[in-house]
Amino acid sequence: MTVHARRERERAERHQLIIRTARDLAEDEGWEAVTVRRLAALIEYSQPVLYSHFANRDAIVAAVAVEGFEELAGELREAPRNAEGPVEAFTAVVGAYARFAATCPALYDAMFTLATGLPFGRPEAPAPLKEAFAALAAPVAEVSGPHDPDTFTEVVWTALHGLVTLTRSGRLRPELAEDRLDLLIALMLAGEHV
Amino acid sequence: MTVHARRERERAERHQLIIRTARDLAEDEGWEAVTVRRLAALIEYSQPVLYSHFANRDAIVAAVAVEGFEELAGELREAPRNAEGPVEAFTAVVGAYARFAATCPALYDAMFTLATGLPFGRPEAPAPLKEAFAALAAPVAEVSGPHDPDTFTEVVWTALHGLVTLTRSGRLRPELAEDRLDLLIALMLAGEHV
DNA sequence: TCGAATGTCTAGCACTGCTAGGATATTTGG
DNA sequence: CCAAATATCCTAGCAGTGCTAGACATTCGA
Repeated sequence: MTVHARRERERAERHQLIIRTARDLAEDEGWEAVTVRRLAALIEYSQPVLYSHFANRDAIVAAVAVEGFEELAGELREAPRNAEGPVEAFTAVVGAYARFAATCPALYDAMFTLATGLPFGRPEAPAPLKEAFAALAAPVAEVSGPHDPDTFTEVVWTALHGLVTLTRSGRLRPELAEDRLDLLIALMLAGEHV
Repeated sequence: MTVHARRERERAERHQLIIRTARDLAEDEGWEAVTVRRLAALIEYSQPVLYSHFANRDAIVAAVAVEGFEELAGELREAPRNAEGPVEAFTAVVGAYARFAATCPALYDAMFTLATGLPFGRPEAPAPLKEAFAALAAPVAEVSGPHDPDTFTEVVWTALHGLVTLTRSGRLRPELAEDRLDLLIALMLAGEHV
């Protein structure tokens, strides 16, 4: 039986190796460089081995995305820890989100633009997905003021998403990224007193 | 000489036919279905003909995108025409933008996510691109209140962009799209009195 | 009428995601 | 300890992609 265990452990390690390799390669050269052949060469196995772990290429991207949601959930939970009051908590969590997107752009793309197959709102969504959204939603809803908390959370999230995606597209003045984030936070918080 | 003119006219017509075919196919089956072979079959010419009009596939997408910017500029200019006051003008132009994105999702993708090669802020940007942004910026800057108008415009645009993109991704409650847009508008306008 | 230029197509390259089938190694039963 | 059964892996290939060289008509200018 112990040999079975070793086999499964090695398999799990290789599984993670594939995910990590895909993520690193995407962050280095973009997702279009992440081909199955390239991945196979990097992990020093043949292509069919990859297909014994994942149904297809999209499943690899999705696995990277889920890992990204785990990390994002951790960052978002950590961010408002030392905050004093809901406004500070809100600012901290929004800043953490923006920092995450700026730090790992390819990972962010996998999570929010490439992995379109991932179920999001529905109950069968992977746990990290829900946790990340919950970690963002909690401090946001606190400052929703007179507005419906869920709608407010969705609007904040979408605005934040648009901000971080277009910031990296070279279509905005890059030196003013901080200003834009500050203004967005101010606008969202101003809604509290309406 | 008149034969030359006819030739060039036919060429221009075929040029437009390619763009229109690509756009229709993308709107029907998504951009991944828009292959050069498929386009060639639809316009009933061989593949090299396409490459005599466009340098590569991305150039076709970019041409569709530019056409999209022309239409968007028209819609955004038309929207605030009957508005009474800057608030109404702002609401109208933001609503027109959201309606445009919802009506032609594939076109919107070509403009803002696929055609990454299009220069945006720089002076060599195609005219329709500048015109569309200007048509959006003018009414937006009018309600920027105490904030820097350019930064405010960028924030409104990014927020709007995030709203329309995530609305179509199935990750938000679809029945509340109107509510989200209304709330976003309210929040942006509330910033005027801070 | 004849060479030249223009326009178009056939055929092919290198790449992609993906898979069937065979070869190889490993574990198991006698 | 050896052979059979099993699990593992790889070679080779398919169909499709973007893109292009070279052959083929067809039309044009002299």
